[in-house]
Amino acid sequence: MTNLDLFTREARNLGKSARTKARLMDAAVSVFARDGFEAASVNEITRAAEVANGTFYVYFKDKDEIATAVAYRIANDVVQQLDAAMVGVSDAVERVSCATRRFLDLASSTPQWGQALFRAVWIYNDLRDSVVSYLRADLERGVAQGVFSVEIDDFLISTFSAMTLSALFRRLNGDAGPDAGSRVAELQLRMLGVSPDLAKQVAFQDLEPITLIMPVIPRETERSKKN
Amino acid sequence: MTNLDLFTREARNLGKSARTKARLMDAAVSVFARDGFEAASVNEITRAAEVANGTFYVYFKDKDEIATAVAYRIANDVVQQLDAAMVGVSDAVERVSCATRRFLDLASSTPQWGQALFRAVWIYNDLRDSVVSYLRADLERGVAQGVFSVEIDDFLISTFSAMTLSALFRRLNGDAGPDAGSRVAELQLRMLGVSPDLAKQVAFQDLEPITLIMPVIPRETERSKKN
DNA sequence: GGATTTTATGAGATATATGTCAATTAATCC
DNA sequence: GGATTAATTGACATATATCTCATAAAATCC
Repeated sequence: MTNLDLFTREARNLGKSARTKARLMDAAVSVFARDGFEAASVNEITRAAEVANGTFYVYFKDKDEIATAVAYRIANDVVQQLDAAMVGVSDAVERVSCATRRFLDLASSTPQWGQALFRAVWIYNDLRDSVVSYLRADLERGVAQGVFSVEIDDFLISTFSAMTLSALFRRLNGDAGPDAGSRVAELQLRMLGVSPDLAKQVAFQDLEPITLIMPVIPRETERSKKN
Repeated sequence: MTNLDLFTREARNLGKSARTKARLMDAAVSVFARDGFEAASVNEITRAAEVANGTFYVYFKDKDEIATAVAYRIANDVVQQLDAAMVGVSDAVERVSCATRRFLDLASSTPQWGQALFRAVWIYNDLRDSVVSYLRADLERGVAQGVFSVEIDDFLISTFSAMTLSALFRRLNGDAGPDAGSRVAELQLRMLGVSPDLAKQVAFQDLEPITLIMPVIPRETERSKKN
C-alpha cells in the first residue's frame, strides 16, 4: 500500500475484480524488480499481493501473461508522459536530448517501474519499438534539419537505446547521479554529429521541472464485463 | 562433440576428472546460451554432458559455481586473444576501433561462447571490469594523444561497453551483419570526439585476418590432485 | 433478507529441481 | 591379476512451482 502501487490507485474506483487484478499487477512489478523476471514465481506475486494462489489464475493464464500486461501498461504510460513533456520542443537536437533526459528522470523516479521497464525492454521487442517510436522520427527530423550526420536505421537506433538503457541501469544501481541523463545525452549528440560544444550546452541546459508521475486515471464506465 | 567443445579439447590430454569437468563446462556453455542463465538447470547441463546428475556435484557445488568458472575462463580467453590481436597497434584511435571490432568478430565467431559471455558480462561486474581493463588504458592514451575530447570515467566506459554489447546482441541474433563491428566502432569514435571522416576511415579500414580462435592448451603437468 | 451471481480460497494432483549418498564401475598401482 | 584408489551412478529425500477445482465467502439484485 505504498504510493508506488500505481495500478491499484488507478483502479480505486473500478469494480472489485479490476482492483484485485491491479493489486496483482503492482505486486508483479515489485517482484519482477526485486527478483528479476525469470526468477519471479506466481507464488511470490500472490504473496506480495496478499491474495491466495488460486486467485492469480482467475486473472492471468501464467507468469508470461501478467508480465506482458504489466510491461505494456508501463511502456504505454512512459510514452504518454514523454509525449506530454515534449510538446512545444521543435528543434531536433533539443528533442533528442530532452527525450533521453526525461526518460531517465521518469524511469528512475519510480525505481521499481524503472527496473521492470528495463528488464521488459530486453525481452519484448515490439515493446521496445513502441517506446522508441518517437525516437526514429526525431532522429530523421534531425537529419532533415541538417544537424545530424549519420544514417538512421535499426542499428543506430539500437545503439542509441543501449546507451540510454546503460545509463538507466547505472542510475538505478546508484552508480550514477542525477546528471546521468545529461551525460548520456551529450554523448549521444556527439555520436550523431553534433559539435561537442553544442552537445554539451544542449544536454546540460535546464529542463522545466514538469512532473507527471501519476498515470491517467480512467473513469468508471459501466459494470466490468467478464474479466 | 562438435568443434565448439573447447574446454573438452583443451582437457584432452589431462586426467579423467579434468575431462569430465571440461565436458560439464562445455555443456553449461551451450545450455546457458540456449536457455539463459536463470532458466538453466543442473539437470539440463548433466543431460547435455551425458553424465549422471550426481556427477555434477562431484565437481561443482551448484549452478552458480559452474557459471562463474565458465564465465571467467571465457573472459580470460577473450582478453588473451584481444591482447594478441593488438600487439603493434599504437595509435589510440586505431586501438579502440580495433578492440571493438576484434571483440565482436571473436564473440560472434563462436556464438555459444558469445551468448554466454554476453549474459555473463551483465551478471559479473568484476568480470566485465577484466574484459574492459585494456579499454580504459586505450581511452586514456587517446586523451593523452589529444585525439579524444571526453572525460574518461566509469560512466563513459559503461556507455561505451553498452554500445559494443548492443552490437554483439544484434550480431548474435542475425539482425546485423559482419559490418556490425565497424559500424559501432565508427559511432564510438565519433562519440569520443574523433572527426566523422577519420572515424569512418579508421573503423572501416581492413583488419588483418588474424584468427586465434582456439584457446591455449595447457600442458599436462603432474597427476591431478584432489578435484 | 433470501436468492443469485461474482469473486476468492487453499488443498491437492502433477511436475520438476536440488543435493546426498551408499553402491557400483573404472582406472591405477605393485 | 588382485588390491587399492578414483570416478560415476541413479534412486531418494526434500523442496518448491504450476495449475485445477470443488467449496466458501462476498457482493449484488429484487
